[in-house]
Amino acid sequence: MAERISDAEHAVMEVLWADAPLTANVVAERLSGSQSWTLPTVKTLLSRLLAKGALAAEAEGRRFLYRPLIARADYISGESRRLVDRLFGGRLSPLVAHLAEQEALTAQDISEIEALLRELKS
Amino acid sequence: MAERISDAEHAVMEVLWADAPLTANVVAERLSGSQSWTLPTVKTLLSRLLAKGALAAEAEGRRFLYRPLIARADYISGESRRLVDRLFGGRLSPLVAHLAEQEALTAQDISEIEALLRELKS
DNA sequence: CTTTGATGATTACATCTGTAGTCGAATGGA
DNA sequence: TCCATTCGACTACAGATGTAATCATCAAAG
Repeated sequence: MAERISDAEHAVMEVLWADAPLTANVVAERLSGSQSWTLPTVKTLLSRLLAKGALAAEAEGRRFLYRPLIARADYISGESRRLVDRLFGGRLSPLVAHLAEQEALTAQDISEIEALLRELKS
Repeated sequence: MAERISDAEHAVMEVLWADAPLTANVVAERLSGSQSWTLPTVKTLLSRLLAKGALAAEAEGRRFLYRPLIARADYISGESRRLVDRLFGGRLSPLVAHLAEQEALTAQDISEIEALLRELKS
């Protein structure tokens, strides 16, 4: 069962979704831009993700190479669905409506989405 | 500062957004459909929400009447934004694109969103 | 007036999460 | 060959969270 991935763990996943496999060190390096975590912290997160079955580790000599076991698209789907279910009764349009009301949509967003929808119908 | 509302707390908020003010008992009753929480549990959640400033309580004789202090729309905005920021770099169109790929959009969703966007442009 | 039931407050406790230190083993360089 | 460095494993710990029991008190019923 895919246990939930926490926010901190998600940051680690993003690094590995962008490029894998990587060693713990490299993951920590890549994270140093956005987070100020020490190496031990990153290693803890990697271990937890391993325990949750979100990552696989393959020994490369002395260290491990980590790679994602779950696809980013699946994670994103799960999270999106969770939010839409929880807040909008499972319907997407209220989300769009809501963000629109908050003026969170740029003209470019609107065009892009319209284009997407046009494609969907064809 | 609006501290984060947990999932369990959110369920309580939904009850009070639907109808307020209510006593702890009534809140627990309304929740009994979706959750199987004991009355003490619901009271704990109410206390925490009170401590977080998400609710106000006004004494009515022996008990309290709870009412939301934060608007549902604000909560929804915060959560939506958090998700879109975290997973889609703050852009809505990738979310729509993603859901589209997953075929998570019904024909009705599409029509509704198109209508919304048309209105936004006018 | 006294007992009982309702009510909020306090306390409890396991798990998860964020963040990190410590330790033993392996390894590469001197 | 021996030591310093590097790793992963294990341990730590406070705060949040889910879930609930207990306690003191007040009010209603008898």
